[in-house]
Amino acid sequence: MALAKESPPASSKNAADAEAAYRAHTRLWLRLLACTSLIEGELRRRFREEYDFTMPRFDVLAQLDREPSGLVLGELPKRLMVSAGNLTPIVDRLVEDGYITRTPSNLDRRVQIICMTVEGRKTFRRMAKSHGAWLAELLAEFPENRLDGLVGALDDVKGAVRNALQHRERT
Amino acid sequence: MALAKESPPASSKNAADAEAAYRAHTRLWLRLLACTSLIEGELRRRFREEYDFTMPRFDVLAQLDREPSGLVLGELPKRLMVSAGNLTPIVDRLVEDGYITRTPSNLDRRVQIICMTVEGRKTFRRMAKSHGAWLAELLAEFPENRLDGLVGALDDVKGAVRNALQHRERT
DNA sequence: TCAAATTACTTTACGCCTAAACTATATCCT
DNA sequence: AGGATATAGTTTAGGCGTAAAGTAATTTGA
Repeated sequence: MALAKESPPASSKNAADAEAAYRAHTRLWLRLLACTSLIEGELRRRFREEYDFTMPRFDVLAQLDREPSGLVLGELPKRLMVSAGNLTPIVDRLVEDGYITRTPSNLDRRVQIICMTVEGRKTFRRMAKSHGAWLAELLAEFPENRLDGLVGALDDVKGAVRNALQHRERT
Repeated sequence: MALAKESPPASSKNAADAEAAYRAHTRLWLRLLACTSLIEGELRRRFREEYDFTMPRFDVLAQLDREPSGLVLGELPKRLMVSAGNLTPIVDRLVEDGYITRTPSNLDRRVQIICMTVEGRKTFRRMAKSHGAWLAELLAEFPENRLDGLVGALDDVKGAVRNALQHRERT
């Protein structure tokens, strides 16, 4: 918290400079938010209309798709960056609907292994294909040769934020 | 929906090309989502811890800050890109807490004008300053001279998606 | 003029999300 | 061994988000 306020540059226009920097960073944040919510809203709508599904449910299946032997439940909150409590009812419903199974581990009865069913995998693959096509359609107008550059910049943003958070955590 | 599937390029490797394009677009989407949720989570945490406030409430005040004469309630869903029903309880609570006022219009009794109170404005300004500083802190490691380029790219993404949505709407 | 359509907003039902408290199991340590 | 601590997961309370149905005021138009 103290960082931004208490390490002013040598310039004499500290306040103005800080204001300008704030505005630039805020602008970036607003653009990020606008792009994400625009795309997210449309993906949400299509998942609902075409598959009667939600994105969080899809995200869980996506994590399981590459783990044929299943996944420890505790891995999901980390990978999906959501809270553990949030996942309980989502996983519950995926089990009810027959897309995944949930089995207690024999070695540690606190731990549960979740695993995609054959039916779940089939459904997921179908949705994943649509998901890719929807994104390609929505982003079609953005020149393909700029995609990698943008992804790289976003990776750098992500790294910068992560570092800032870690730094803060150690304090 | 048909677009991505039924307008293949002249190349002979249609399926593979499409898959590769899907992956590139999906990668961009995942990065966008990661950056946004990383920053959003941290901003949410700080709003709660330092001001016992939430981002949606802050967003409403931000819209009102530049409208000294108040705003028609119906403008908010458009500007904030959220549903009208969602705003009702948020506005209710901001009124209860004394940050804004809500007055029925004399000309059209369906319409309500909302307006920030003096107290609301004071609180908002304080929070807005922190908000800017938080973002500057989180993004500090990202080189400033790349900010504008990234913002420009995101503007192009936004425009591309908007066009794709309009295009779809007319269909 | 007055019934039909439109507009502004609210309500309802339901899912996602968090933080914080809780349960059950496992591990650590004396 | 057996109490303190840690870990895996669930539950609870409460805010945000949507879609769809409902209410009240206004406008349209035959």
